[in-house]
Amino acid sequence: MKAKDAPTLQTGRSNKSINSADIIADRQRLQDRADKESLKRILRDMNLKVTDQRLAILGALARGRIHATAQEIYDRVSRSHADIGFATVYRLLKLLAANGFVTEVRMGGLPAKYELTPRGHHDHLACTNCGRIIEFENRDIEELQSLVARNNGFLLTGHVLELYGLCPNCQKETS
Amino acid sequence: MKAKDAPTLQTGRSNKSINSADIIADRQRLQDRADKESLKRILRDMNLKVTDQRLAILGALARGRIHATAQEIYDRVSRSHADIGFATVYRLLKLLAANGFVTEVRMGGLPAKYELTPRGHHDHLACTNCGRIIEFENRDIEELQSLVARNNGFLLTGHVLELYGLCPNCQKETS
DNA sequence: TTTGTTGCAAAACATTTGCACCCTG
DNA sequence: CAGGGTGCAAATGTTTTGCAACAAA
Repeated sequence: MKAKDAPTLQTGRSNKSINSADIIADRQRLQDRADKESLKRILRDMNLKVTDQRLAILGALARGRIHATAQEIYDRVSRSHADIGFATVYRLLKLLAANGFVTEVRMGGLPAKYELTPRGHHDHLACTNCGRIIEFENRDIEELQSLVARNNGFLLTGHVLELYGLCPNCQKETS
Repeated sequence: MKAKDAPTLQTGRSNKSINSADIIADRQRLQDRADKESLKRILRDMNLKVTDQRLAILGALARGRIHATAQEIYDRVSRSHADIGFATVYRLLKLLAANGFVTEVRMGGLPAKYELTPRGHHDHLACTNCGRIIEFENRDIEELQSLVARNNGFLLTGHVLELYGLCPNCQKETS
């Protein structure tokens, strides 16, 4: 009782330039250009069969917005695979998450968001007034986080760090 | 592929050494009395009417385990208010969260957990397998966050920091 | 009285699963 | 051909809501 092609809002705003790094080849390739071969390799690396649906889902993940909900991914994939099922999207997403290719993030609100597991953790600094988002990376913070996890016996697998505040422009406006 | 019943453990690391049961009882009594007044105050501060149900819910939050799910709070409150509905619990929880008296912590697909917003700010370290949550506070991280914001000209007003990983127990399980 | 609250049940949602059929390897 | 993969629908589990009865201010 679902499956409407509700138009997605599509807020592609981030113009992030990816600086080169040669960490994990598969992920890198997936993020840079989502050519079919790379996508297939990812599936094979996970011992999964290659199907059109999976390629489509991976493709959507690769070129979609940074954080997409399962619904958004489904909508996007529906355009090329009208008869794809919601379950298929969820199932693959789960598998990808289990294998570390995507990270499942649940912030505040409900629907889980998925993002390609970032090579280096990048976090967000967001303006609560205009919505502007700045990405940043701070190695010191990362290290402290690892330390906290380790001190508690945890094996750290991910994190969410979002800073909220007023950007320079909005600070002026507000005064 | 469901995770089994996650036995949501308590926060680790609490070694409050309390001596005799009498002292505990006394303190509890004092605390309860004090609580009732502050609980009412909390409601009034939010311009909400004071009802038995709300006091009970707040009380459960105040004395219950650090992180309680709505269901747990409901169960607890049910003991003194057999006919309370969980809609009431959810409604108050939502109001409290909106006003910052309570913080909603969501992890994985697990039900949201609530805690009275603590005086001293702290962040969360959560196990992605069993849902166990550990609170921590790290002044160095806080400072670095301020620094990042300042460097970008932002006026920092808040943040979310959640670390995800596997707790010691679940690490064993998984191997 | 005038609103704000409550319980109940139904509704909304997000996500998962059972099952028969289909396709990759 | 075997076993994984898929769509569909139904099932879950959590949180929200409509509504009439009710209670606090």
